Amino acid sequence: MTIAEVSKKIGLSPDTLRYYERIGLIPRVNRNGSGIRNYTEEDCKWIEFIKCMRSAGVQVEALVEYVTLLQQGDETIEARKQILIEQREKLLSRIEEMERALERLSFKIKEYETKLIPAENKLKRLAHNL
Amino acid sequence: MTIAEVSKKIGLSPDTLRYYERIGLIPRVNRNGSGIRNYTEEDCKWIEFIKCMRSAGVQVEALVEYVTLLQQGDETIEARKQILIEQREKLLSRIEEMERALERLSFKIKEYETKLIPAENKLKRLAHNL
DNA sequence: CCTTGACTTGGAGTTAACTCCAAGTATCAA
DNA sequence: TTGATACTTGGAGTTAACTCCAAGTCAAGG
Repeated sequence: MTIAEVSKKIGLSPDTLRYYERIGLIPRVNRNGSGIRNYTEEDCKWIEFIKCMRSAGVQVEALVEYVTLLQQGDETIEARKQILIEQREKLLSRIEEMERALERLSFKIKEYETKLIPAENKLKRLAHNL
Repeated sequence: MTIAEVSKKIGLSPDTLRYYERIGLIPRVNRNGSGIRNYTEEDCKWIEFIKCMRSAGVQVEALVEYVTLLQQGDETIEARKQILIEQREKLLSRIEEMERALERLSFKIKEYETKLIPAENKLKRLAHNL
């Protein structure tokens, strides 16, 4: 598969795909005789996983570390697992944070719906400062 | 309350508090005779709300827009409500995205736990490229 | 009176993660 | 053969959201 095909299939720009490879987030992709990338199914699956992680906010750095360990063989299994566990923790607490915000948003929206004008309307007294 | 007190109480740096005020995320805080900020309880409540939204990833831009409308009075109530609803949608879909990632992470971790070495170990064949 | 320390402002610098660009090469249709 | 198109690389530019800094002011302690 060419970079354009992978880009379309997965939904990451060619620039992003090349960038990911440069920084080691994607293991080096094989090239044909004239240096053009030829992605395998395996590459695609990995890229798709990376996309999923990135869109959830997992940091590039953590993923690069994981790939690096992956390429060092079986002695790194435990370290890799730890990375995954750590990232899961981070995701979980991030989701909790978002759910707290969600609740507050919903509460405010409800205030607006009941025409009970919300508390921060008191801030209006500050309007003359603008 | 001084900026140092608010900073400590809420957990945002004085620099961030000044920055938020500069860009209009916090309505202008009153100053004493010598130009030093004197935060009210109201200010604090608002800042705390902003912190909650920001830590959930709500964009500064949307919050600034909300504050701006707030200071324009009651004709903007509907517009403000729409902003809140839009942000709630965004948060929801973001949470869903993260939960998908969470599931994949958990699945991978389980693979590691059962010593069923994970699929991407096939990527190891690329290790010689490094 | 002088220094210390907390504050003020406007503006420059930083970080993560892209995103774009220039210069060069290869392939392919006309 | 000659563009046009798609790719290559390394490096520069962009964006959001801070974070830091320099230069200045002011109140309080010694």
